Amino acid sequence: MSVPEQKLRGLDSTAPEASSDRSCATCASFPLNLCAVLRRKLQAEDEGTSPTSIEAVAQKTPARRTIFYGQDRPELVPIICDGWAASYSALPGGRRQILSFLLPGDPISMACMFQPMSDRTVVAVTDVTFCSFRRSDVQALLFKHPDLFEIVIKSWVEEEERSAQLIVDLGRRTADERLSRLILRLADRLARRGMMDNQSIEFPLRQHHIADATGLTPVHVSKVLGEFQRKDLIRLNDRSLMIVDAVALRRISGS
Amino acid sequence: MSVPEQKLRGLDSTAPEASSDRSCATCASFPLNLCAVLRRKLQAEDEGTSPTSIEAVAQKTPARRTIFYGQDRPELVPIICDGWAASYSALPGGRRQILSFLLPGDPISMACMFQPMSDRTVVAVTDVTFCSFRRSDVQALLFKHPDLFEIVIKSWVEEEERSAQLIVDLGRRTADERLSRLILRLADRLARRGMMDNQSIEFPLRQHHIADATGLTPVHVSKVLGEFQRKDLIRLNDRSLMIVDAVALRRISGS
DNA sequence: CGTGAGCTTGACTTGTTTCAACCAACGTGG
DNA sequence: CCACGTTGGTTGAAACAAGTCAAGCTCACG
Repeated sequence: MSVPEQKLRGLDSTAPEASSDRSCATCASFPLNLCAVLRRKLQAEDEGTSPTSIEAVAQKTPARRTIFYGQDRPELVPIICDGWAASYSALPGGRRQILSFLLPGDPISMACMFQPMSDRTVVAVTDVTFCSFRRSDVQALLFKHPDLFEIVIKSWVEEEERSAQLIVDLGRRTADERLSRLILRLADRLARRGMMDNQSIEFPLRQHHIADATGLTPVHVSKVLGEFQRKDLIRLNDRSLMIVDAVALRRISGS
Repeated sequence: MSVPEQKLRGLDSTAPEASSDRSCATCASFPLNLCAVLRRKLQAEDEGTSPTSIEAVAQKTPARRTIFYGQDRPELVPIICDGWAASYSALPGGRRQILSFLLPGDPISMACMFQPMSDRTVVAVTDVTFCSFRRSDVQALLFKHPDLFEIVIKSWVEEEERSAQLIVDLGRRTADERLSRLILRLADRLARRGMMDNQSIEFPLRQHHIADATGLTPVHVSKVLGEFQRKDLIRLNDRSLMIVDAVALRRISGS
């Protein structure tokens, strides 16, 4: 990412206004572009009233690095500005379950704005840039701006809806159903962000991510995904995925 | 609407006034006794200001009856006053996944206070009495009383935590783990409501409920539960469950 | 008395995991 | 520039957890 990225990095206070817009360029089209919205409001705040107390720290991390660790820094609310991340819960024995994939514009979780998260880790799937807001700042902002508040609540409900879907998938659906649904849902989320070029999306997930999200093993994921490609339902190469036969895929997914 | 309780009680009009306290007696000890709290606030409201516009309808339903149906009555926020219920999502082919069991004091879902629920059904496990508030009333109340609001948000986060736990269970845990966890978690929730007598709780769930909550088949549930009893970890008879060996159970549950 | 809902048990089947070997791509350092 | 470890993906054989099918039982209820 070109641009005075260094400035955004952490605490250095010289950050020019242009750079902030830049770093959120990807998520700008997303209806809930929280990072940008919060930033804007925070800046307005700063000009009008008391000088600071409010700050947003932006950072970059390479792929595979942990962004956010359970109880570590409980006062922060990170939001993904660019790249993909995965939020998971780890179990004894190395098992792990991915609770959700985070796309540009997504906060680590909506609930996180109201209370620290327990027992959750967020790892970067691709290189990621994210901003961390202070929870107290975010909350103050929310209570002052009802419109913003409403948006947040609505997104929270949506997030919860996705998580209910996941429960159903894991509890009652076969591997084929789970995988087709995962693909369709990701494609949908990306499409809504304008990140889909005629049925084709960036797809940085490794098979072990997919396995951990669907409650399967990487081996089985490989087999099913192989099958999908042999049937020419999807095409998958070079970190990009194309949905060839959406109808069939949707049929497999069980509506 | 100051308290002609028969009105609240729904259909049978002979219910004496004591009955309202009675019906919420079970949940009175629960920190978030929303039904009672809302009622109290609503009543206060009524006295001070305009006469009505606010009302809470209470109803009884027998076991196995559907309490709340997807898009049906989207403006209502039902809260369980007495008995157990199950909130599930149904799939083609008769499969279903229970998302949560609702105990006395629980609203159908926290998110429901802010937005209608899609695609969810609530069925009575035991005979149930519940009150339905109007969402608009609830919201008005919440925004007027920050303390109440805070409680609701906190409960919402808790609910989400439970649902994350369920995802992990369904995605990454074995049948034994899932069942022991279900038992322990229910016991915990009941204990917090003061509904546990030395390791022993009312346990109205049928095995098919348990199956639908854990993503297993009733047959398999029977086998595992049978095994648990043979090992004398739990005792299960006459609609009540006693945890005999909590330590072993917790060990099986995988921490 | 009959009917239906619920539970148990056993034999068999199946979807998924486990294990293992192997290959390709990539970055790093000698 | 090559050797090498790491990470990711594929494939096949064998093992296993859970599902399916089926029969028989109890119990409550009208």
